[in-house]
Amino acid sequence: MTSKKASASKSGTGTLGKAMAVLGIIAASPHPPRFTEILRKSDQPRGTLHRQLTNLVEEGLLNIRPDMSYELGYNLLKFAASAWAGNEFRLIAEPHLSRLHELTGETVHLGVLRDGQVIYLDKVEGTQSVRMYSQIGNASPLYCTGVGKAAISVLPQAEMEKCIASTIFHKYTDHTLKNANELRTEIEQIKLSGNAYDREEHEIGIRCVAAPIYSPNRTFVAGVSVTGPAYRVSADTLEGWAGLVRGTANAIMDDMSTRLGPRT
Amino acid sequence: MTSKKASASKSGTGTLGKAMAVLGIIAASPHPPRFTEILRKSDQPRGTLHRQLTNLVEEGLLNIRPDMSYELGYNLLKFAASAWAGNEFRLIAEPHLSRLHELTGETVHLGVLRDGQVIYLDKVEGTQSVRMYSQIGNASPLYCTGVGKAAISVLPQAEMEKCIASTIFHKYTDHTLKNANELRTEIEQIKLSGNAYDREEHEIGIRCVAAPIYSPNRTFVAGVSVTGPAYRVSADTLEGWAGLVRGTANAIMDDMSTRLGPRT
DNA sequence: AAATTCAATTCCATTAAATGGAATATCCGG
DNA sequence: CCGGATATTCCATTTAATGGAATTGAATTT
Repeated sequence: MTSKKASASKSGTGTLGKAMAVLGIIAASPHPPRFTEILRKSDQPRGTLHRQLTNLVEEGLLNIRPDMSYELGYNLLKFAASAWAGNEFRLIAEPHLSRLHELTGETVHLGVLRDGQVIYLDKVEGTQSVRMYSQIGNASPLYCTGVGKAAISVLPQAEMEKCIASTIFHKYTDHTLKNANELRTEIEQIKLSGNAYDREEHEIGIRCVAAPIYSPNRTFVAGVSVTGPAYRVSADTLEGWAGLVRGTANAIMDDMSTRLGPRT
Repeated sequence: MTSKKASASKSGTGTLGKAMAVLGIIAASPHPPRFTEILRKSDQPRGTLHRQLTNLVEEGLLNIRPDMSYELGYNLLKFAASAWAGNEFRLIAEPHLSRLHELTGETVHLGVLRDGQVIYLDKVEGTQSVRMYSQIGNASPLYCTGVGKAAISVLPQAEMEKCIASTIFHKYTDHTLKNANELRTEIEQIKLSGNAYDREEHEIGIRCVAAPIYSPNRTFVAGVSVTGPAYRVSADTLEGWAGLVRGTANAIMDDMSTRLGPRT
């Protein structure tokens, strides 16, 4: 009985939850899946799934392509543009991120913790002709990103453990942390210094230093980071920026408490 | 009977539709609304709305802020990032947009028609440190944007009329088209030349030339444009680019028919 | 501090909508 | 034109959403 309830609360509860689960399946597919393919990955019966897909298409959350494959719909972009432009936390952080970028000359990221992942909220980078939007909205793992490790370090013990326990340690590079204990050790260091580092743990040649941002009650947890290519940014340079990044995080927290009210 | 069915299909049908309607209300609010405010704008009863909000928060489509106001949630960004990165039409168009940008030196936009609006899908611009996400996902009116007018010009007659009929002509600038007849006249010219222009109709100082993109059966309709500031881009320059923009649109359509199969 | 007001939340009998197994229609390659 | 796979529709059953009313909670005033 209890096990039944526990599994039920896991995901896909209610009509909306199931619809989101379907979106998730399609988002996770490497190519636009067709009906039968989605049916296989979902645990819904034919009739049900078909109607769900029809509804999602009707709402513009999915596009159905001429070959009957499904891809995420344009209304998601529409809502996301609104979400991004209107997000108060991001708006508060924005000037601080710009300042940090000016002082360091390297790329600055802002990310929030959500469902055991980092979701990048904003990015300020140099005048590179790289494609934009490369990062915003992207969900990345906690254990191999500066923002992720910074964020997790300020979580209440119980939640931190939950995050760590549910982590699967994919080895992105030779420097990627290998298991929960390595992560726990590193988090202790982050707690002491107030800074997290990514030492080419996610991508070879990319380094970063980050600092945590959080509400007093820790229900909201985020992070800010400066990222640069290893050839241009030495480990020492990175450490030199640590205080600056912490300062940016603190300034953002100050602004939050004054603008959103201190009882967060 | 028929009227009942017609009005029912309008909006907010089914559980999912109602949820989206709530998201829409919150997206449209100039500031994060609280429960009672949303209640007033929606036509749902208290209990119903409250549970809908709770569900949306649970799915990460809404955030609830410490002062009990609601803003759009981070999962929308997550899904949108996926939608953007995976969108095949955008991927096909991408190199063509870059090329058009290189040839003109001005900002290039790609937008699709959806629910009588243009939704911008991509943007290629010069090395400006302008904010990202400034345009992508944004929904703009048809009658005063190059992409919008280009798109509407290739719609089947019936749908075009539906779009025009439901348009309200807000006067953004002195050059904004004033009514349905002016729009109809202009569309006739676009059909002949294959190019649409925005002559400071949406924003003073901004000009643009666009061309339509469409599937053979016209169920998919989009547009590509080159936009620039009036002080740098004369009306003549713009006309000089018209063929180039049409060429880009045609090249994209060619790629579409080869990559997505010709029976679109 | 008690009283008043306004907003948010919970409850639960009723109602409406989602479900899902099976039948049917449609597409595609041979 | 046929056979096999895929997508779509149907409708009795089940499950989840509904919504009016009562409760809780928080802020404001007397």
